[in-house]
Amino acid sequence: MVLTRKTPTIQDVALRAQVSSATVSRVLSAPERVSEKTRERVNAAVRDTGYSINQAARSLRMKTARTLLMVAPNIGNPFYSVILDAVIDEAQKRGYGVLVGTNIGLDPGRWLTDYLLSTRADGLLLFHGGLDPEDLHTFAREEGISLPVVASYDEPPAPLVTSVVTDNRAAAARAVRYLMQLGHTKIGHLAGPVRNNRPNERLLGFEEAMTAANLPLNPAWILPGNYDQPGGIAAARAILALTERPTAMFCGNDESAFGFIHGLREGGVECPRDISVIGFDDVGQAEIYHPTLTTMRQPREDLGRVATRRLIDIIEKRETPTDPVHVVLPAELIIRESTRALDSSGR
Amino acid sequence: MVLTRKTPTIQDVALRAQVSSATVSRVLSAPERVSEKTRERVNAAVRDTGYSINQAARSLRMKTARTLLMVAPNIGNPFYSVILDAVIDEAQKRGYGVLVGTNIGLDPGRWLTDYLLSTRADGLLLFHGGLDPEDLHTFAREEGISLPVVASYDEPPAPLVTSVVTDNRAAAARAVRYLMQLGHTKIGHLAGPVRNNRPNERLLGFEEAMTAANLPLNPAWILPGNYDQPGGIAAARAILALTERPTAMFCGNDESAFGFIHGLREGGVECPRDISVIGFDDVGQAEIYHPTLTTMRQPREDLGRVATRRLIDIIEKRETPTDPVHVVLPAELIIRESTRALDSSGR
DNA sequence: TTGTACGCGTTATCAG
DNA sequence: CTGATAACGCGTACAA
Repeated sequence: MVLTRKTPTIQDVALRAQVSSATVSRVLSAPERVSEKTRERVNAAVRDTGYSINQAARSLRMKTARTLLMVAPNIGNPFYSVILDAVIDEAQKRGYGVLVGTNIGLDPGRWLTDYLLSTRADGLLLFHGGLDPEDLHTFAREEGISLPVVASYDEPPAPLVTSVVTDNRAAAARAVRYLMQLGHTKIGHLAGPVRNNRPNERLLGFEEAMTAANLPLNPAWILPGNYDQPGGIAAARAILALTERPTAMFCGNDESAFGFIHGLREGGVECPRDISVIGFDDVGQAEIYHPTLTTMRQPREDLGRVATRRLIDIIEKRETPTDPVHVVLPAELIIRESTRALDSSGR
Repeated sequence: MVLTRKTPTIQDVALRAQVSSATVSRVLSAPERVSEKTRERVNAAVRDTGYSINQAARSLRMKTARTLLMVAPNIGNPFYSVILDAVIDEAQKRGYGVLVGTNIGLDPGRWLTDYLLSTRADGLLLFHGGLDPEDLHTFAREEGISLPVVASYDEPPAPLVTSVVTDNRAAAARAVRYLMQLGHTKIGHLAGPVRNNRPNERLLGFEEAMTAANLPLNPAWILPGNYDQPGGIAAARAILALTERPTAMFCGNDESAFGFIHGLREGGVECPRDISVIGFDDVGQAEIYHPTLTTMRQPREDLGRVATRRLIDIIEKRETPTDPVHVVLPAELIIRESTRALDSSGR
């Protein structure tokens, strides 16, 4: 741009208001420490000059960026995007910006360095199950640096890291029990990915509920998935190839459930007529899919908001990161069309 | 955190490598200007100290943040989240971070100030149709500041602003012509929102195609929408209340098409049996919805990548913002189940 | 090829 | 209540 004018600094404002730059700074950050008269003069000068604070200078001086880094495996998944929306909104309310990163599970040290240690972000919102927060913590400890982080995903929370999660295991068990209530005994599970070498919590909940009800776990009905549509379709094909099929399926999340139902339909098997399906998350599509999807609703917006608030509290030392808090939010069973009661004939 | 150690600076590295801080700086930004021997010594020192650059100091000095601001109306919409994914990836490749903002259409001046003028972001990726880029430009001009911005959405591109868009009007007309090819003449449209007082391009394309084919525009079949599911459901109810209904509907985007189909079904009207529906975007769900959705595919990932590249080019002065480029990407007709040919009886 | 020294725009400390 | 001044950590003339 041609007529680029030097953007006004705090000095320019000070000059115009006939005060020192220190006073301007005070008006901006602690107005009560300045007399009413000068305060007004300064504010007028701010308006006149069109002054706006230089974040870089401020960050350099304060050693804080007023920015959060959110990391999620795949923003393209509607599950995360709603969370991101909430995070942005909540962060903005407290004067923080939100930087977003994906696919950075490869070299944690490197991007952690790039963002957190470089005064680009003050804290980390970890929605990425592929990254072990404990590792991060040990890494940070070795480096001797502070690392405010809040984790939120479906693995069991690492004890050392503040976390905000839904009780995945309990919710999964609840989903399975609902299928049982409908009379199903031949129940399968489309599992999510295994991360950090820890068992998937929803799978554990599934097994727990089945065992508690003395129902057999048929290995052929427990299929690996990746929380995505293709995984659901593949699982459907596997089920279609079986001579003995489950009458109900608990899918690890909604995306995979949609894929699963679609895959079944391609093979002439209808949901819920032939197989009942229950999902997990309650994304927007669940309500208008055909059939509408029975699912365990995760309070996604709350997840995002609470995690953001806690992280900012940690950053601003309102909360001590050495004594991590683990917030558990409840999931809710949402009954729709994709599940039906087994009639007496066992069909 | 307790044992917080001072993070190493360029000085610490210099000390250890027995060179001056200037040399370290050079090794980092222009390695070829340093002799091989010292370069190696410095690199070793960087590793040893665990040094990482302080972005704040760098930004202050360079007057650049190496950060992009992406603004979209609603990240929760899967359409945008895929774009965001591409933007992040592309930006990262060129060493830029991505800050995300939403709901900031309220006071453009204010947040523009907060982000762009405060060295938080170097440029603006505008996916928000509710914001007029021309206004932004005039605002920036009045302020006498440079404002690198690339716009991308479904309104006609503002001449002064570099833009990357799909040819919405042509694509809309193509969609409508496809319905005609199937024998439909009673065609309705579920429109998107009107923004910046400019007519919606997809609506124009619809009207264009209808007029060109000498087909009547029935006002009762042209319904207002908002590119979302509830709008689609409401439109379906309106159509259901009619005695004479269209045999085909062109929906402004996929989200609203899903809602529309769902709403019809609730009223006992089936797609495509009773009404054919074509959408716009080709979001992930389109492929597994029931019925799978015929739609105009927008190259979302390309949209994000190209826009990002152009913006960075502008920022780095490889491209002049005073002579804006308008990139138009083609949309592709994806034929699936939600549209069917009208049989001879006219049903 | 390398070193010295200054300034980017803030905030915090210390006097007054 | 206000002003002078010293950092914060980096890049870059300019000099050697």
